[in-house]
Amino acid sequence: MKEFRCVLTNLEKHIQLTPEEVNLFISHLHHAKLQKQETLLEQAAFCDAIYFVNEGMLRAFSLAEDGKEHTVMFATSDWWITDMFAFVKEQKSVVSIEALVPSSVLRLSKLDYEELLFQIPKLERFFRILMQNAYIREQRRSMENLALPAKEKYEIFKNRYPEISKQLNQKQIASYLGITPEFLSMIRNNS
Amino acid sequence: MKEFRCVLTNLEKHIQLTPEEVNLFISHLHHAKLQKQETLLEQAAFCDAIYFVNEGMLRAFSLAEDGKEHTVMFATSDWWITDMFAFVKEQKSVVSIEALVPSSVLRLSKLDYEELLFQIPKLERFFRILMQNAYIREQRRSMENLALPAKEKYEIFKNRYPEISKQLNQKQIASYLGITPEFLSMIRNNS
DNA sequence: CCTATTTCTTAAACTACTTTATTTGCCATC
DNA sequence: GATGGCAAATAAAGTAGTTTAAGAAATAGG
Repeated sequence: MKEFRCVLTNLEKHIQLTPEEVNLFISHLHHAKLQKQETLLEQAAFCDAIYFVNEGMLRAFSLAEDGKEHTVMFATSDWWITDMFAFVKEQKSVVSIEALVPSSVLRLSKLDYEELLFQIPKLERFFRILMQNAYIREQRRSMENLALPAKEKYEIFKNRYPEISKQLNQKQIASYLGITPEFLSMIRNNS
Repeated sequence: MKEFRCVLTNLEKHIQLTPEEVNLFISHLHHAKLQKQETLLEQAAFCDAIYFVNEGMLRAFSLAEDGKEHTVMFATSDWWITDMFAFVKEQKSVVSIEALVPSSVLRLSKLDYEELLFQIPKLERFFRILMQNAYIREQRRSMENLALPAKEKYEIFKNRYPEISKQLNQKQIASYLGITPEFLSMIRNNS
């Protein structure tokens, strides 16, 4: 039961479930542990689940043809992560998701997800709010990418995700900001 | 009734409403016409509504301190538009929304939006899917911003929104791609 | 504790894109 | 048919960020 406490608190931020609904919900979750560097989802594979992070830290990134990695998102405890495009449209994933540190996640398959939405309509509200917040975050990121120079993007990132940024190395941060690790090094040492 | 046909078709893409629900829903919508260049939402004002575009074309953009405009999104017939951050969090808007051509929109106030979600729980599903698609779009845009040079971003934009891009001038497209109009001119004339 | 491997730093040459300025074309209107 | 005003084109000079390469520092593994 202990491994579900965190996800239930997460749900309770937005909706109230009855004890029966709670049981139904968690009966569809499958616990998985990941070692450092282990891959949860492989780029170009079908993505048939969404994951809740209990513990640890994950990174979603796409590997381009030129060999460059672009980090789409990081997820730490209490975050949901998947390749939303692939999950929703049942397409091949455009990202890989890997554990940056030993991690523990709860897996909710697409089938179970849809069944749960059907059986517990309140979950529509929950995921509506989740998607809404994700949209707001991504839109802000797009805007900042267009409007701001690298140094400011870096400062914002550090302030917005202090605990995450402390655990990341330079290459990982650079791949999120869209700059080279060399240039990030310059930014860091010039200020 | 004619002005509601388009939004009802939009709803029907994802949910089925009863005739009573349809009446309730449209009773909360307020029709508004906009002239070319007219502003629907002013940056730094509170944003207390979401808009469905019946006809025309709108643009959401933020004006930075250095005088530069950054276009967040365009919306044409059959799209929903607002400053989602300001709408959801009840904050001051970070964008202005203006009509690029004479336009007609349906306004749904935040209060009515929340009341409708309460009275017609099926709408949670509708907006969940709307937010989900918006999230997917923005995430893809973020990734492309990081990974691709200006020329490719331009080609993708033209292909993804052919009818929109044809109606825009160079400055408007450039402000969406995050480049200067001069550089876009170069891209266009070098190929 | 030593070595191997990865991560970070630094710097010089390079490129994509910006800035500034001038010119050209394009309609709208009197 | 001239005139004003805005959108687009062009080009030269400047800048933010990349590339490449080499060395220093940190970390991990045996």
